[in-house]
Amino acid sequence: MKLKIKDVATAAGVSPATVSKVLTGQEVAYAINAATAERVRRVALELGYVPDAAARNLRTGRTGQLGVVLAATSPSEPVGELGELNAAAALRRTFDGAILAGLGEAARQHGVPALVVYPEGPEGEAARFLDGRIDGLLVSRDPLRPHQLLDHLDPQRLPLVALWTQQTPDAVGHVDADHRGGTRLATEHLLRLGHQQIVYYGAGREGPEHFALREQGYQDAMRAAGLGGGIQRTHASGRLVSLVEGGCTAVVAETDLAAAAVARTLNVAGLRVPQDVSLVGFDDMVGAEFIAGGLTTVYHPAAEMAAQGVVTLLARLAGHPPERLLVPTRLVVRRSTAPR
Amino acid sequence: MKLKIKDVATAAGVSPATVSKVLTGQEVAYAINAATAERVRRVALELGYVPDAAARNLRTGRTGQLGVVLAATSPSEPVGELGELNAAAALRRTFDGAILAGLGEAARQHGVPALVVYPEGPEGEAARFLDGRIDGLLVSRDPLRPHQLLDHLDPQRLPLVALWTQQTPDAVGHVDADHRGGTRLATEHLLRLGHQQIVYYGAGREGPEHFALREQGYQDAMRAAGLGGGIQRTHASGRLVSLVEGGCTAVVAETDLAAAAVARTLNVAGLRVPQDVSLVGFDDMVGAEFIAGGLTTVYHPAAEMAAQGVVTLLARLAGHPPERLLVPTRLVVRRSTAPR
DNA sequence: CTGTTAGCGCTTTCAG
DNA sequence: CTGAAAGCGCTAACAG
Repeated sequence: MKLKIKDVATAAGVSPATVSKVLTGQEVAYAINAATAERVRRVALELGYVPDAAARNLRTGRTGQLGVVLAATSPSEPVGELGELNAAAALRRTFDGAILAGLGEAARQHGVPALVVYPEGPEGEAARFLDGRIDGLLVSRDPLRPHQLLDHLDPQRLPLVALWTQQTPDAVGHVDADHRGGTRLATEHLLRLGHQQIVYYGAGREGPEHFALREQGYQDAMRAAGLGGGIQRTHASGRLVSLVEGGCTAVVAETDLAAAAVARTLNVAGLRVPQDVSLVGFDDMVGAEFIAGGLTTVYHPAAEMAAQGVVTLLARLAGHPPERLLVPTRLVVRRSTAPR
Repeated sequence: MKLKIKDVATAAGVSPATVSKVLTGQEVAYAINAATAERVRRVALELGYVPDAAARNLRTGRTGQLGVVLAATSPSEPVGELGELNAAAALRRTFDGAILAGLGEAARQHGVPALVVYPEGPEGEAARFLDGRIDGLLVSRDPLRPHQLLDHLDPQRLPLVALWTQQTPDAVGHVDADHRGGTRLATEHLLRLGHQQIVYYGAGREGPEHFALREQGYQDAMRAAGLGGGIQRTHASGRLVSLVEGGCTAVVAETDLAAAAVARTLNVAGLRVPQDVSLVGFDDMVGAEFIAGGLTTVYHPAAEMAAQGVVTLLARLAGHPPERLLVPTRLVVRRSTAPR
């Protein structure tokens, strides 16, 4: 049967309490005798003793586990529908994968036993199920649609850190990628290449939080270059083509997927990337290498962001005030941009 | 403070034992009085009582949680290196994301409270940390490299189901995509289009398990079509070009990434897809739409596979014998294949 | 420095 | 059909 702390105690000739003290390795007022501690550790290792998590959790009131709520990917949004361009859902899974990779790795490095993952579901459900299972929660919201999970959780009872958003209540920290800085980088790159008439392709302010930020980054760069008057945005292919015919030589797209659409539109209109138009995307999604012969884009640091999320949450658990962090992006230059 | 079962009991005018019986909703020899049960449920809901997971786990010896070990994505393999084609790591994360999405959704549907995720680490580490935290474990191995985690776990003590492999010990069930059937579908599609000289591009039998299976599927289709003598494989670009010049009109690539490499090679040699050569990939990765103008490929059902993994593991927990399942793939026809 | 004791919150016999 | 009592395995006070 499974070993109990008492078995180890007997084998080592000490009391269960001593074993506990040695194994938890905590700071005690009066330390444990080094020889005793060593003996206990050796015996525990030899016997292969592993403390029972449930008992420990019950006693201490903590679990040493962190929770993550991932944005739901509903089954009604299949990935890779026959012949159809619906990479958006797949893309979200890519980010989920990167986020999990980042979270998991960081958790391990920081000695957190495990991550409890819960897919977003009916409001409050996650809160109820996770209650008592975790010490703190990371909420990875889907930037493409709002959700109210944060409203259903009490940050006083359960320390919270939100990922992938910059809009959180005071008691909730957050970690997001620096979307605004990213498009700024992209636009500056085009400016450096001599482009002046640069159009932003995207939903912009009318879109979700991140898209609004991305457009602002473009505007920041344009204004800083004294081209504030030339700020243009469209999400209509027809308009884009006429803008290019009217002298625009570069496009900043709000996502790689949008960039792919732009590339296709330009191609149909007989315009070549990058000879006629330079094109920059955002996300550096899997497959960006294949868009427009190799898309220059902004790397979205999902894994890094997630790792920061763990750090931030652990700091929160240690009593530090909520932090608000932006993880820097970086430009990935490929072949879709060229000097004017 | 947090509510205890006793508080509910007092409020409902019954004993804690009764509350427990009602709330766990188990089959008891003599049922609970319907009115009492109803009253207890109502009170519990009104008060917002949630049973303490740790206490319950300790008492029952089960946790209601399933674990998942994900293949490690080491930090030394950054995604999206500057300008470099290293989509492989990113691709794995895509699959991780799909797997998590599938697992999470299935777990929720089956009423499993949560998934505990642990990244693959030093041997035995996962086993030690997960001990006592979960009722069963899904091991998602990285098909690209062997690992010994399965050897460090005792399927008798912890029910195990492996994902993404078809080679597991007797006591361990597994769920994998039908790689062999997938390339068979792809090859049959080319045969139907009139192609006869079809070459397989990949590492094949010399590669990992899945790649060997994929090549076999190609061979199956060729043999079934009476073209067993024309079976050809290469992983060398130069050789591929000369094969095409020698009359080969179609290529089955072992992955979408490989297909992208093929497309590039053919392009450089002045050959067009699909006019000169038809090309089929495997995985339907994010971005496959952009390879060779829209890659015809085999959809890799990662999410479906993961969902099956949960079902299989739950069956295992219910006492059923280990299952071995293959989840069917399906062909996604785009624009990289054409009649001969 | 080490051992004894009590009890975390729940479920489950076993009596009533 | 319901309640009383015991105890899951561990840790934290408090004695020694």
